[in-house]
Amino acid sequence: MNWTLDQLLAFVTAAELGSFSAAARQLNKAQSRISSAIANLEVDLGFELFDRRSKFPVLTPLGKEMLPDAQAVLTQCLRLESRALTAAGQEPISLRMAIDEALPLETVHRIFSRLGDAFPNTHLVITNGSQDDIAMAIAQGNADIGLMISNRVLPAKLQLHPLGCLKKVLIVGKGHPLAGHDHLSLAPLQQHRQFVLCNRAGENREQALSPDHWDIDSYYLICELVTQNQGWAIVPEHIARAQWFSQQIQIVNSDVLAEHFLEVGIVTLIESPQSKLTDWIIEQARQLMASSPP
Amino acid sequence: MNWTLDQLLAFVTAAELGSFSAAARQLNKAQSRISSAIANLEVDLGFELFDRRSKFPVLTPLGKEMLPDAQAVLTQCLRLESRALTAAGQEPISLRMAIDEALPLETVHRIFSRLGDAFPNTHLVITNGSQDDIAMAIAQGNADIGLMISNRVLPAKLQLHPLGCLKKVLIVGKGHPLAGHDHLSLAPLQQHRQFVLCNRAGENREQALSPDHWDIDSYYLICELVTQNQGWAIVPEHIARAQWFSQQIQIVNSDVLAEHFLEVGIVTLIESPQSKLTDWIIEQARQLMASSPP
DNA sequence: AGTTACCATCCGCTAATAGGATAGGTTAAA
DNA sequence: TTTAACCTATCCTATTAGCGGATGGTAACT
Repeated sequence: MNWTLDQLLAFVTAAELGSFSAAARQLNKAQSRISSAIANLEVDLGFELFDRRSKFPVLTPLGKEMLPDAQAVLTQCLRLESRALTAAGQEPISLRMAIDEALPLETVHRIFSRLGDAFPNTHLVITNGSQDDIAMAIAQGNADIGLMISNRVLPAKLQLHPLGCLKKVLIVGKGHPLAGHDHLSLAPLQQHRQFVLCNRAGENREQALSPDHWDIDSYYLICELVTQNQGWAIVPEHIARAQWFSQQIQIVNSDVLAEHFLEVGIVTLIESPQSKLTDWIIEQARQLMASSPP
Repeated sequence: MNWTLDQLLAFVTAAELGSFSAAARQLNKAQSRISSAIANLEVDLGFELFDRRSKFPVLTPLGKEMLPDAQAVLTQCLRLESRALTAAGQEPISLRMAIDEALPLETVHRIFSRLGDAFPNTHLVITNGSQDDIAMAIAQGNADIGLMISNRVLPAKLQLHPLGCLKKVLIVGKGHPLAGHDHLSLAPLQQHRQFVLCNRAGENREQALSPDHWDIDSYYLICELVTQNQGWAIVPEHIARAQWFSQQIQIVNSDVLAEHFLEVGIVTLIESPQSKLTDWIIEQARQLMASSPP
């Protein structure tokens, strides 16, 4: 491996422009430089890259083969330089995000793709978790930024940037005794089993309304059990409407739902430096939360 | 972009060995070279890669971030060099294969993965086709090597390397009047519609046995029609046993099948130079054909 | 045929790169 | 605490390779 990046750049530019002189002009070098650079590269590689018999050089078959490889090297170099530039400007170059799996997938994915477009140099590490996994990941330094359904009690080290609210709905399975009603009051609900969200430690996160209640740490598992007519539950609307469940469960109005909203927010460490990246993500997430819910 | 490959190599080696001196020894360079190479690289990038406060240099957080990028550049360089070496040794560096889609998928895929392992530098272009698409692709120079079910009449420019045979079976749909028999002779078969393979031009490739026959250019479409009890056909066994059809069709013994085998082979241009690569593929394909059929 | 633009090559000049020697610092064992 | 070993940074000089400019031969176009 005796060739240099300049030689590769000369090769690629000349191949793309179809002319050594044009490449020299574009790269602000003497024409002789391009010529000898490519000649040296050819010596190193052991075969000709261009057929120079006519006025304009034309790639040999092997030259055609090697061109993508050379371009790949240069592309990697550009990426390295670009990341270095970002890093030198004090901007974070990698970001670890912790995402609550109960959030609407579509919104989350849209944040990712916008992030990738706006910060192509940033290396993203994504962790999924449920419940206070998210806050814990931030607090313990395992993630830089968390997107979560906000807990009333947040550890002191954490800062919450509220984004908006998710509507909650009351659901029962289509074969459940409570099914078929337009509206349910507290009394009948209390005669059946409720599924209530809890955290990993088994502590209730939400107020149970029925004396007979099971505590489960995942909305998805709760919905599973509701489809099997094991009880009723209050869950975020987008989960109830997910295609996996929507055929088998029924959404019911109820006065017990009054003012039942879930607050969604972004958490960071209070001491963490405010970077453009974090600000950007908070702003994008606000926009998406404001626009996407029906 | 002012840094060189040597600098990147010094950086990566030093990071991996944890010592500038060790890197110098491994690279057969003076220690001062490694030191200044990394120092220059740091100036170019705009930040420190190593923390040199203690005896052994240790990567800074940003250094850790940039290491994979630098390694990626060097890996691409190694690949370029490796391919160049192959090419300089007169070995082909890319291969266009045309595959008959009627061949057993599993065998074909196994050839691909063995090829990738044995010739990591070779760029593979795979084309699928049916019937004499394969021979045509080779003859017209659109592919280098073809894996096909051999036609009796092969264009003169092509060379056939026989691999082995595929067994053919006679199939009928489970709801067809001919179903339920263990064995069928010619007479009853001639009273029902047969599906016979043809090529794109609509010319028969196989002898039709029934006066009422349709010509179809795909074994898969033939099987589809057999499952709909539209007629009977003679097809390669592995296709009849494919999971899509096997529940709905019946394989029947018949004396009309005597000596009915399909020859599978590899075709190349006669004038094409015999390379290690082609020889290797032919050998591997022979082994797989010999071992895989039940 | 004349003109233009292209590529290869030769030629000085400059700047970067090579390794060696040295100085200063850190670590771990005596 | 002292010492020995090993590490990195820096300075130094010789060599090398990279640079632009000039020249000449050749292909394409007018």
